[in-house]
Amino acid sequence: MATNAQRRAQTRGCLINAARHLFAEQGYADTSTEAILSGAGVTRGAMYHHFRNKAELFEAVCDLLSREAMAAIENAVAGQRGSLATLKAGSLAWVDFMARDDVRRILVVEAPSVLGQERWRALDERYSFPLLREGIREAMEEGALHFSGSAEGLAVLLNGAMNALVLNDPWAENLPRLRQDLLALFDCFSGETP
Amino acid sequence: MATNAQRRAQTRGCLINAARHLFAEQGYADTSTEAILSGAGVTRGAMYHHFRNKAELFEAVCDLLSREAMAAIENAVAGQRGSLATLKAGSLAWVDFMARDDVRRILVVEAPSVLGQERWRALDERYSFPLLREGIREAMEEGALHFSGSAEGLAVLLNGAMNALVLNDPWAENLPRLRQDLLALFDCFSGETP
DNA sequence: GAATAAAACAGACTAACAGTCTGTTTTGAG
DNA sequence: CTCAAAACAGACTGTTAGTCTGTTTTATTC
Repeated sequence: MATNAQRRAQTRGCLINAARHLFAEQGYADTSTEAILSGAGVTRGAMYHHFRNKAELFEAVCDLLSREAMAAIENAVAGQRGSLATLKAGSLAWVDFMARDDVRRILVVEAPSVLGQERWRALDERYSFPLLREGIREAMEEGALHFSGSAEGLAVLLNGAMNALVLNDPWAENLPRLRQDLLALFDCFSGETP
Repeated sequence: MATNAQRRAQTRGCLINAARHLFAEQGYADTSTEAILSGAGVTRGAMYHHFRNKAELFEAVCDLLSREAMAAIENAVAGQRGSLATLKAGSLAWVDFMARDDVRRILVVEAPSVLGQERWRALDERYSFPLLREGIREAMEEGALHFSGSAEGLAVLLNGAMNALVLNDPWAENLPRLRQDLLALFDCFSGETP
């Protein structure tokens, strides 16, 4: 009645969706596989047919969230004119997305530890980081951004700065102020420091 | 034969030391309490007399490493003249310390997840972050640093940038280049952008 | 300096849980 | 229709964090 591809997508989707919500609310370590199983309406055998272990399911959740982040960024960037404005809009969209409680806990707080540094880096490299790096490279080439170091290096530093922004604001209480500070940081590279 | 304070310090010290090395090499999740116990030459009962759980022992390790970081920073800063030079020297010392394999894994990669965002923030607030914030505030007041946002916000952003620096360089292969990029970033605030 | 309290330690025990293993059902290919 | 492969079911196991009860060692009080 259903093709294998459909069955596969359905089961994986249910697991990823259930895991996503449980990981977001209780964290990785405090979420038992049994809770995921019953949340997804799937059996143990099925889960371990699709994922080698709990960490691999977590990575699938990270992949999904990263793709959602990309979509949010591309959406925010769509109507922008000029490389600097594009960079700023994309960065703010990234920050706003990562500041969401569920996303922050999974992608920012727990992912480095659960995936390990290397797999975490690979995840970043697969999604949002290239966008940031190319945005910076373009802006630098156009002369909209001045930095005496490398574009790659600046991308790393800015990426970390944005990460810290959401990490240091657990309940997003200072988000508006910190967003302003981030914009002020960008202005330092565009020669607008007062 | 020994005072209680001595016994206490001895046992806690052995546990923290053993845990530190095991956490650094195998990570928090893959280090069993039994391994720590036998590594420390201490029994289960003793461990749970001094620490509520495994995470609290991990936090004690974090505290120790943070104090070592402070010492490294204060040492590097000692001979510096001028608020900007002090800030740079302190920041580089922080980066170099955090780039150590053991420190990076424990304090940078795993701590946010194991301690949770709030306790992790509290740890930072207890140690190196005030140093950075006050260094920036001083430099701004002296006019050695120009930033249109708040000192607190800039401290958060720079802190994150430095974090990213060690996180994005798993084997410290690009550390020299990234250190240069960090210095270039500081120069953007001192009005030296070419 | 006994007696009593409190801190430090010892180690057996338990409940939870990630991952395995063997079998069954469902789909796909020839 | 047959055979192979993918998808699933669920009982089972080894490991392990944390608990619990009792013992030893140091501190305090009268």
